[in-house]
Amino acid sequence: MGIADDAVEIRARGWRTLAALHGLIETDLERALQKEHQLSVVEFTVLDALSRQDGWHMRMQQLARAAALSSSATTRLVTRLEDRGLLTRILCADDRRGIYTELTPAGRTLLKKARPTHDRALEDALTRAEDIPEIAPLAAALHTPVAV
Amino acid sequence: MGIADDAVEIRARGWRTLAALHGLIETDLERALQKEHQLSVVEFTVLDALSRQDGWHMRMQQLARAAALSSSATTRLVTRLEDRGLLTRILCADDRRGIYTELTPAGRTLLKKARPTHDRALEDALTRAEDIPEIAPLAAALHTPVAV
DNA sequence: CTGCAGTAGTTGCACGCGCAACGTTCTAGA
DNA sequence: TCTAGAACGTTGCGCGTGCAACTACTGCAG
Repeated sequence: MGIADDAVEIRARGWRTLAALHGLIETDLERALQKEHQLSVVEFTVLDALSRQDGWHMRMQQLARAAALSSSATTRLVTRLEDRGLLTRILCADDRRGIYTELTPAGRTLLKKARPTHDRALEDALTRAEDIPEIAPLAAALHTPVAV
Repeated sequence: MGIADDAVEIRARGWRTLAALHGLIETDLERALQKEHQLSVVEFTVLDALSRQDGWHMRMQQLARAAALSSSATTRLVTRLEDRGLLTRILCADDRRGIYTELTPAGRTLLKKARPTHDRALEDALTRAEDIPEIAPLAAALHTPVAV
């Protein structure tokens, strides 16, 4: 039974490492993006996801999955960004239940300005993480991924 | 400049992968622990961290770091668990600013019952994650870590 | 064409979170 | 000794989140 127990313990340890690194990075990104562009991490994630679908719209559900959010949270998030003029809702004609979202020029502009902030903060966070023994290996793997 | 840009993009992709996997696992754990033991993931994390310090107390700050939480959130989390009788606050004599926390027998019992739920949910989540192309490699790495 | 299960998105609600301000206690310098 | 500054934990506050219930629409079975 030792082997099975080991596997369980290895997974648990891996999960703790993952969670720790995630928390560290998210906190840093949050502070940097909030301070310089009044954006939260999820907000940036959504804008970024939309920009990477360039030319194509995204439905609320896809957005929800991309941001790892519930649909209700997604609704309010989109509303928030729409109120700031960063994206627009577009009713889709063929399926009148569905709603597309699309970046506005203002959204594109803000994203363009925010991306350097994001990248720098990410870099810094990873560097910082490499000084913490328990999460250093994973952080290093993110810097130069072996398989992605 | 292509090389630097690549590095940035690789990091960003790695972070998205990490965040996606983290979200997936956390959601699953949350549901399982909540349903079967009325515990949130952070609550479990705290109990688990305390149990792994067996025999030793933990200060609020250490707890905060272990759970990737702010100190205010930690205060309320500990209060919540204390009200449920799962742990106790202990004033420490040598530094009267500090407060130790310790598992109660009830806390130990609950943790013992909750751990299998946690481990099973984690296993399931990882298995599920291996079917999602973009996060499969990382999920597989957690199953059998190369370097941890 | 009618009814009904399933899907998309929105809203009410309770709750946990981070930030900032605060009281208390320790520590170091004059 | 006394005082300024830092560290620890707590509390007020606003806000974003998930869940459950709801409306609107689709598509399939009869």
